[in-house]
Amino acid sequence: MDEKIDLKEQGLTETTPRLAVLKAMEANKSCHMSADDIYRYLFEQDHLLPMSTVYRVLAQFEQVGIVERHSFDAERTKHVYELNDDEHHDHMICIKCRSVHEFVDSEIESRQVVIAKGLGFELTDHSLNLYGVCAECAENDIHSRK
Amino acid sequence: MDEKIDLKEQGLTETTPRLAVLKAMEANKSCHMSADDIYRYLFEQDHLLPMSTVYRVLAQFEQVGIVERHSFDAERTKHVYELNDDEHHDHMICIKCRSVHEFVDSEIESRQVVIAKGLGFELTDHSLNLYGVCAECAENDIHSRK
DNA sequence: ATACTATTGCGAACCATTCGCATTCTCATT
DNA sequence: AATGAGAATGCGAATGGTTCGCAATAGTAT
Repeated sequence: MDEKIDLKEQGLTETTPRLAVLKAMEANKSCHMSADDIYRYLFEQDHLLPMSTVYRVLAQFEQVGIVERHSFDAERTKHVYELNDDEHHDHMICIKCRSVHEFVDSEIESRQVVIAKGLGFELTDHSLNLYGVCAECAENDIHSRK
Repeated sequence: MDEKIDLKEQGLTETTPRLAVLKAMEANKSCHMSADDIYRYLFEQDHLLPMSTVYRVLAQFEQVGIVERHSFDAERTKHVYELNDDEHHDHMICIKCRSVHEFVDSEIESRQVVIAKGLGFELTDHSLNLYGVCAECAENDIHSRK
């Protein structure tokens, strides 16, 4: 269980929109939410914020490191956000249900450094996304067949 | 040296726009070009095509597998295209000059399969992008300092 | 050459995201 | 608790990359 995130500690004043977005993301910790997901969630909770504010707050959160932004989808150009848990991890995305699983692999991590060095680069960042069909979707798929 | 790409073999009729885009990409084989790069290149060569046609042709090429589309940049949401050389590879992108280097690492490749399996996924695809500062930019950086 | 279909060119539409600006909050200070 | 100054919001309009609709045109088989 993580400690609560304190906006003030991050140098952000505590405002209704910021707290609302934070709550939305904490309530959906396991999900990687798009701005739109957050917008709709808040709407359902009767905490409707304008879309532009959702984006603005997310940008602020990203800047101070509260959230991380990803773009998983090559097709849809839509970003998703996740609360930053301070431990780096990579993502495995189900191409059917869009669910996202996180993982870390030290072997791959260290190999990347070696590769970068070999190419004469100083590695600053990386993103590794695996795409596939999750167990559940594979299961459903079988059952929906004749 | 690769064999020339034959549009007809791919089931595409040979039209002026398609040949132009193909030539543009072949002339810049080492680059990962955006639609806009191609547009501008063709403009300079006096083979100007409307932007929409560039996109359309690229989409057609992608469908038949002549090109691959990537989105490297988390920030700018701009896609880049490369001629498909049939060998899978990953990318190392310089965050200063945006140059792209390709690499393959069998160790990482095989590790990915293991990881996916461990998560109960059937791996269908992946993208690994390393970001860093290339040797040249690091060099320039030193020299531009006092 | 002719006709039939596939493709193009053009501009308008689209979508996620960002911006400008007047209004409204927060918070430190009285 | 009231005040004032700066920060943050709400609104709608703008942006930028990309796609679409449709009439005009080019490619291909006859």
